[in-house]
Amino acid sequence: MLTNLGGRGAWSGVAPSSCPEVDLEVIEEYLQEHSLEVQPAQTPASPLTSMGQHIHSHQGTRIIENSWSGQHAYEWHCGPHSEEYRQQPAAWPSPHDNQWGHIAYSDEASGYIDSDSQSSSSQYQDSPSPSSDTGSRKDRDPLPLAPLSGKRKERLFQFLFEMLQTPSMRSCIWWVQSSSGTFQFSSQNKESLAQLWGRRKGNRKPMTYQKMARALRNYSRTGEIHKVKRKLTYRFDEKTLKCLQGDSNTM
DNA sequence: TTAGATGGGAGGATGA
DNA sequence: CTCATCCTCCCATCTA
Repeated sequence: MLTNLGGRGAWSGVAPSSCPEVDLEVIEEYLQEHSLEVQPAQTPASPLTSMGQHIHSHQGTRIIENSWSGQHAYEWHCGPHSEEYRQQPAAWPSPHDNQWGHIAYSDEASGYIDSDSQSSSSQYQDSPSPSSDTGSRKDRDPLPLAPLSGKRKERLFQFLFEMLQTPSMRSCIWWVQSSSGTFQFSSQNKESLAQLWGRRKGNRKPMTYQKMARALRNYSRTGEIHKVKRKLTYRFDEKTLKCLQGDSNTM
């Protein structure tokens, strides 16, 4: 079902070496352009202008509308209640549509696979087959992934997933093993990513990786994300991953 | 020594 | 207004 996550192969343990630093300026520029969209009303100004909106996928299959934080970006849902949300249009960016415009960064072209990954992946036999024990907890799910029924704000793990699908963010965060939902932050750019998250949330004070990681750790209580015994590495719960994938792919 | 991990706990923002 | 959720923020401590 997922073409995006698995597409990159198994292990990519280190940041793409070609891109040591984040293009924060570009990101900020992007965020500024889209900060308006976080507002409840769909900003009437320039409905079809820049990159975030109405992107026609290169694959020719999908049309993403306002993939970042438009009308539906906060309506991610998962779990037993998801029926209510089936009718939601796609709110998540396809991994292939390049919403960052000028930061063109072809998923296929770059095709980076990190070599270092194996070197330090001692305990990483964890789960090449993420569906080994989960395939069937679908009726009754203990995970409170989205217990609420109304619109919710975007959550951190959604944001991270989105960043993982964004080619231009690969210098900040990348899949270590996409099939199992394992991802890693760049030690260099993790703060940038955290700042991005903070801006996305509209925090007054700048977000730091420390604080973001604290929130990430809270996810291990709810079972949405687990810490992996490796620096800066976390893993989406299988259920969470499926929901995220389903939400971004299947609509 | 340092970077990162861990966890406690108070508190804020928001939605139901 | 109350309550629950989801962080945010700060801190101390541990570990590789």
